[in-house]
Amino acid sequence: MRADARKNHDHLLDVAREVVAEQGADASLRDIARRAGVGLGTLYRHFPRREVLLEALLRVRFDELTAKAGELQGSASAGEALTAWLREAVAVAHGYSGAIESMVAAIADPDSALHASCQTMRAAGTSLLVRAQESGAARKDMDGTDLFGLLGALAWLRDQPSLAPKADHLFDVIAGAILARE
Amino acid sequence: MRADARKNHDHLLDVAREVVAEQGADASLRDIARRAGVGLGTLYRHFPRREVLLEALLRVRFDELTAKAGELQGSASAGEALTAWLREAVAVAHGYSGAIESMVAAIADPDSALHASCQTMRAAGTSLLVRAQESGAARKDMDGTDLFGLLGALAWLRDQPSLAPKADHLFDVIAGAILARE
DNA sequence: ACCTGAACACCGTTCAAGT
DNA sequence: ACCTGAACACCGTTCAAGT
Repeated sequence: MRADARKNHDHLLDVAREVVAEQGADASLRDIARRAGVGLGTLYRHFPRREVLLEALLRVRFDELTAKAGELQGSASAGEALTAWLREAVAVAHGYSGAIESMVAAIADPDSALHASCQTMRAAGTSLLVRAQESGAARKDMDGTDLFGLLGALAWLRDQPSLAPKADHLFDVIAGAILARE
Repeated sequence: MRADARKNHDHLLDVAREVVAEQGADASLRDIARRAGVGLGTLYRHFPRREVLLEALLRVRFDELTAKAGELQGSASAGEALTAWLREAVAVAHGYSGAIESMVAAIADPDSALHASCQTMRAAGTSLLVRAQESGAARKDMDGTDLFGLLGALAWLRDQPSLAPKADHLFDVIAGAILARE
């Protein structure tokens, strides 16, 4: 990549992260280009679809979540490890509100720019789920896709301003449902 | 209301229900007016904000849900009654996909056209929740707003095409979380 | 190679002009 | 009273013209 292109690319990502944090994942692309001081066509050259931009923004976070899952694998309680990771994943999604919808859609669409990233993330969660299931901490009638679905529901709840006072409690209720009943 | 106005009003509602069923709650208002064979200004005269139109569409369903809650009050198992009502409510919301977001927002916004309807619906759910709690069938650390939040999460899940194969199972997982642990 | 911005086809919303 | 559709300010997306 040419030096000026690289510079535009990186700057667009910085600005996009900022605007998406403010306005959500469906923020105006025109606005992003404007605030980056770049032509609209330049944004499209680097990120031909909105998903491609989102993927570039989320990849870093997904890598962090995968690393976190690795750490938690070694922790004492398999159940707590799963819950802690889920809490982290919800927080990440909330930093890009509305993105969870694209993520859930991408898991079943191999053509989506987000597909690979989301699969990686699901795999990270699955590893923690499986360990929790083997240790008897998590219910056994769930797979990684179910976990991803519940993550979606939790992230959606966290994105609703009117439910903010209830967000933590609702997290406990749903996350608690994954843990095995005696 | 003048006879011609009444006719436009009712016809707009019929067409809107159709278009919203096809395209979701964020369907194009222009499209609705066009398909109703009516000027765009006429739609706005009858339904000045999208929420007002949505409210008109949903009111009928909400009334049905309230009636259903009344019937279920008399059923044998308080836990099953709550679950059955929740299933019904999710199905209703799914008939207007995307509307659940406005509904959840409206519950905390007295200025919303949907506010009263959503409060009524929450009350219907609350009555079933309270009975289930009193009979020991439901966990006691939840109120009607929590139930409404879970309904939102369930409706959101049902609206995601990629999770369709998992929808019933995820409903059981989340709805099951409301029922009391032994 | 890469960038720009006009152009196109859409929105939601308002409002002067008509009947 | 009520209806109409042009007008305005926005979108996402494409692409000819520039450097």
